[in-house]
Amino acid sequence: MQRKPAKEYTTEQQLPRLGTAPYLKLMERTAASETNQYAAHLGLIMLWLGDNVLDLVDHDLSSFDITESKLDLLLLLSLHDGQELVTPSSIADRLGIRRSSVTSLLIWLEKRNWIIREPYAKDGRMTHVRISPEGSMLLQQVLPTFWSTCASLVEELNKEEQEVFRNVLVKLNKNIENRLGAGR
Amino acid sequence: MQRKPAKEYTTEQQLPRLGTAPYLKLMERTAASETNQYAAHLGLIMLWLGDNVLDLVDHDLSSFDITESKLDLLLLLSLHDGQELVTPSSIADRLGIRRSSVTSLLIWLEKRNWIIREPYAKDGRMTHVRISPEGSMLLQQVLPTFWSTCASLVEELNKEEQEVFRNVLVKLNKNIENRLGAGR
DNA sequence: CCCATATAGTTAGATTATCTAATTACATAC
DNA sequence: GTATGTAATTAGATAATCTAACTATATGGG
Repeated sequence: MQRKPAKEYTTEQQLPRLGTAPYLKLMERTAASETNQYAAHLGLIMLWLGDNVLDLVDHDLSSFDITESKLDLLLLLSLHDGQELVTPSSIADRLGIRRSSVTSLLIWLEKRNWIIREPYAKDGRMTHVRISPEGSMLLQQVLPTFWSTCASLVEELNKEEQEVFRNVLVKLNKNIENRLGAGR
Repeated sequence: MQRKPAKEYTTEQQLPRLGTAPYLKLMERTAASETNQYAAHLGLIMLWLGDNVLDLVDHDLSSFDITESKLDLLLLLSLHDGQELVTPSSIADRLGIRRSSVTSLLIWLEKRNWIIREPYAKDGRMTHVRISPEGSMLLQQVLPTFWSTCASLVEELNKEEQEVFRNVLVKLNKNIENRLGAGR
């Protein structure tokens, strides 16, 4: 997940950056006739940007030895703490992954004492999962950096651009959450 | 990478969707004073959207037994074909990953006959990597779906929204590519 | 001309994040 | 009270990355 690692040695000949032009040319030749190519271009940049955003956030979090996806889970636990019964199943449902994948995440987090798993008395099949005091402390340490990274992603936009951008983002994200059937 | 897998059985009690409100409340308590919280909110949604976009694209590509990142590499090879000497090193440099990671990708692609690796005569240490006819045929098959998926990401936006969104996206992506030191 | 060092690529072995299938334990309904 | 459903875990796989070590080739200075 680490972009731009230190060079193994010094550098070599590079490939020139192509930019978007050749992608668009290829699109003209290979897109179905009913595809809106202007929209596809936009979607392509969005895909690239999303990729870069994840890389940057994980890079900024790496000094805390946590990834964006694990931070996401800790946040989930923190925000539901004392509200609802959180179980591996409900986590899996929310994150759109398998229960067994959640088990792996929980084992990892529990090893670091950031969460607590305890049997749920009212139904012996279930496990109650919650964030631990140590986990909450970790959040206190990580979140200032996390929010600052989030802000840095869009800080070069002016107030007006941010306003328009926000409306578009919210709209797109709602739509895609519906398509995927999972969301926050 | 697969979101929303078929349920293992039928469903269980779900966690309520929180929306953004509790995240913003938490941000108020935990952001550094110099962080622009409006921007951070925007960045957070962008991060979520990026995550969802990658999931959706990989989902749409899964029937072709290829992931977005491998398709990206095939596209890279296709667009540079006959132009520049493409080697594992130059690919690694471009993708911002290690040479050894590139070797793994190339082995996987070569096994399927989608690329050709051959020794480079002018420098015996190098390997010339190029897309094979079979690889090009695969692209022909996959790309219509890929472009259509890209388009579907933003198709609900009206013409005007798309116009503004595009300018913002291009700006943000340029900036983040500079920060990461890699880009297309 | 040879050797030291740099570079290209691969291999070995690890980690993270996912999956499916099988297993264990508990709950419930007929 | 047995069959079936559900919750969680385990076992084993794959993908995408990493670092470290290794092999082979290239090159520049004595």
